[in-house]
Amino acid sequence: MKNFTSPISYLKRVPDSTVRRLSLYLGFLEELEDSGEATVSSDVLARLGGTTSAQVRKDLSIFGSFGKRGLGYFVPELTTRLREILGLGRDWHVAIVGAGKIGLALAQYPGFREKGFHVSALYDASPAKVGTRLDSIPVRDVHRLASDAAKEHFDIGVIAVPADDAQFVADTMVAAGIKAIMNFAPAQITVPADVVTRTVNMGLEFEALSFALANLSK
Amino acid sequence: MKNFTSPISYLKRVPDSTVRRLSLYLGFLEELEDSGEATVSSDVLARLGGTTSAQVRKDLSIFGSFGKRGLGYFVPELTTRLREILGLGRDWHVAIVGAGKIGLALAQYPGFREKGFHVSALYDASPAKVGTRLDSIPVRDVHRLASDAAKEHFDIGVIAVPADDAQFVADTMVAAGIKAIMNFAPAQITVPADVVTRTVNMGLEFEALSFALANLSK
DNA sequence: TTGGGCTTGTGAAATTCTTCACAAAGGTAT
DNA sequence: ATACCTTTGTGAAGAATTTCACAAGCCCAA
Repeated sequence: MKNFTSPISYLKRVPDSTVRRLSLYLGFLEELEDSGEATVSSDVLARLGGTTSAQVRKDLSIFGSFGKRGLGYFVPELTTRLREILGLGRDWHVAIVGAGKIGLALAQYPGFREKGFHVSALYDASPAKVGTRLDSIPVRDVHRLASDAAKEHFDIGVIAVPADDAQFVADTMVAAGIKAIMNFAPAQITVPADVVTRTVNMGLEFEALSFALANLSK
Repeated sequence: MKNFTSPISYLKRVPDSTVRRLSLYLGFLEELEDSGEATVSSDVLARLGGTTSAQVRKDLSIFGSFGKRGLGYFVPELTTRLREILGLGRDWHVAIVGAGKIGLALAQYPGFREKGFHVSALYDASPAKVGTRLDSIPVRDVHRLASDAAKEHFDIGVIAVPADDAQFVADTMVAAGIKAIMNFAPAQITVPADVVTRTVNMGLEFEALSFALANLSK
């Protein structure tokens, strides 16, 4: 169940690149707020984010007009707006499957919780890990995921298992009613259309860097 | 038409999205090769990668024509070609700065080495970590990076430190002559134009997922 | 050797995303 | 109140990327 203070709806399709930039802008705005800046111009945000002021304004214009001509944007107001737009006005309950290095790193990363992503459960298939605890988060058997999900709601599932197990975990999450999956396994996963997924594949990133490096001089 | 052996040079600009897809295709080709498939069509690659056959053919056509009409692509040949294109025909020497969770996870990930990314050195600023070893890789003081780089060449630098230290580490890497940087810190870094960087920001990915989740029903 | 079934490679069209450029509007100083 | 400086919001133009659609090429069978 969603409980937004102000329900936002947009006419236009939102490019993924815009969402990523909004997320960046939000980071800068939080820094600016901490340092007591009252307003910020699209030009300053652009410089910080390595883009252009026109791009910043276009990005924001999809969602409304938040600035004052001649002045810029009020930092606290725009911060709030971006948090709303990105759905960060609330806590998300996250279930991580895979108590390996990535899973544990994520569960322990303080910035993750600060952003409202609350790791409520950690799952693994290995009997050696099941039953242990990590910072008060118990590691449970992955086969319990579906039954647990019936009792406590999970908004986001994180796949942090080897490639071969990724699709099985995805299927389990879908069966458990999870509608958003973050996949850290180096594998494509298939899910129904009403489930959103994002795959972060570090290998891919390194290969892209390799390509760039191999072609630097050309 | 076009038929070149190494060294490869292209007339067209290569979209980043194309590079990422080529990397994906390569993964599928390696699986197909293992399972003994002799040929593969653009349609099959498209299905595996969640794209269209026209997209697959366009992606490849930037670099040449590798297929046979009516037949498809020879799996071993295309695999080799993609490895060449992505610069994976050789080992890259990687220096990781930051012996925290991400740095260590990367240094220990077997798939990383298998792809030709050889972690030759690990650096950290913490006296408690400097001098320890990780799977035979010694953790050295980050201040030694520049002088080490003069002796042993590093192709890729990995930034795996907190956001506040990211720019300092980037500057150190640039001073050490490193031309490609993979940044895992949640911060923008600035480098000279002849240095390529990629930033992997997990927080950004989760916020994009949050946005998608918050807007699922709209 | 011919015909039929497949699949590539690629111009051209369509779509998506970014940049330009400027009217409109807010602020300040005089 | 006016002049001037600044910065937004946004149509329109431009650039980049994806999709369409089909001729050309390859294989196999008869």
